[in-house]
Amino acid sequence: MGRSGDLPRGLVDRYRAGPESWPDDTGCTVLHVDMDAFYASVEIRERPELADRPVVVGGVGVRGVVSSANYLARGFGVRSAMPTSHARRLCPQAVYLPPTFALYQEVSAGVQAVFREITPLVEPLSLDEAFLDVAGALRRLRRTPAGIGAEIRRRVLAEQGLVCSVGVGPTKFVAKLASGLAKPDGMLVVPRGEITEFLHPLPVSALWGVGKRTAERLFDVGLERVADVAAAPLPRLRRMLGTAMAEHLHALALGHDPRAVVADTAEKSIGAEETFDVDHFDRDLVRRELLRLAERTAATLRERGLRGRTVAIKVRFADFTTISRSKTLPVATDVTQEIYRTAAQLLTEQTPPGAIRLIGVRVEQLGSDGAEQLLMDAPAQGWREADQAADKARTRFGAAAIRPAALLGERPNRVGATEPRPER
DNA sequence: TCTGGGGTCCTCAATCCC
DNA sequence: TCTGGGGATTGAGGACCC
Repeated sequence: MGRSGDLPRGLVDRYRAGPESWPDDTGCTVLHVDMDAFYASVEIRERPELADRPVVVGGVGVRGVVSSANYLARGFGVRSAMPTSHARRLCPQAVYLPPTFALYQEVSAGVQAVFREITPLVEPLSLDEAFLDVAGALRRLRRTPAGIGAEIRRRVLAEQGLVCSVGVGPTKFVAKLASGLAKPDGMLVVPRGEITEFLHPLPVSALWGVGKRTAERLFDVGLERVADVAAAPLPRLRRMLGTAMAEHLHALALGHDPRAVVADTAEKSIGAEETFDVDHFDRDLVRRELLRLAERTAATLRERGLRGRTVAIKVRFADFTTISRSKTLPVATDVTQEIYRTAAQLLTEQTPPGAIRLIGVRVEQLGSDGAEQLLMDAPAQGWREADQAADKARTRFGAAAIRPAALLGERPNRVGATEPRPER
């Protein structure tokens, strides 16, 4: 929590929906649905004997962090993004589990299927949350937006055995804040006419786009609440934060948020990165890891029928300073060798020496793989056919079936958890 | 306390081209 | 031929989100 957590309790209760009654929801056609402690809840659903124990899901390696904690674990002060080592000190009796993403993806698909039976206008933000625009569904379902929200909560519990919270509001920003304040296991409805009353007492950190740094800068000049940002002159905010950020925050603080719910947004980049258990000076070892990451990234691109023109690497050194280097290719690619070659060149030629903690590869400027086939030069086409054969073998015989010769040796130690995490 | 991984968006500077 | 301005593109870095 923290972002909106210090709103006075009475103010939140004013907007809370009861089982059969709620505030005026006329025109509140945006719903934000957020699963409660998603990863931990899914693990407990699979193993009911864990139901009355603190459960923490996250990286279990020496540099792992917490991805998700159930409310029992949160009672001991465990929070997501906290190093697992810290969580273990706060709550040694908890059950610590590494994440099982394939399972979460499967459950997430089931939950989203429920949403899509309500409306086709579903915009997933991550595995555990989504916006729904229910304007077109009201008449068909003969319900008001909050009625639909209550129905979604009932169905997700009945069909998936999971608890979610719902925010109902006239805009995305308000709906998102409302679901956060509704947790756990609740629903909040913010009437169209009460947007600013709802927003203005909140701390500036509640504004979408204000993290630690920006909150500090706003605090330093006496802007502590959303109301302060709303009242601040726009030119002053522009000088402080830059044009785009200033206008965005000022609009949100005034309750303006014209962003529509958009289904099917295209991905802009795909990548993979890994933190070593210990820092490495050995560039050959780092290059081998780079090959593994290039392989993973290229496989994801091919799986999704995408290619990208820009290859970028990210290097985090032992002191946590992080640099990125990138190169744009003449023709978009999804070929492992080409991505690796470019990434390795960036590492060799443009990265200063030092102990490396994390290495990552990312491919940007994505497009579908249809058009460029003919433009590809012959060697790339050969590698591409080899990749496709390897993809097929992996599908039949498992991920370890095929790997580049350079990767047949031992793997460097790496941190346990890998992927996105919900609930923050 | 000591900080993962996968992303998006913005800013600023350099460069290229018209 | 020289020069300047403006737009597009590229690259680096930072902040933020879940």
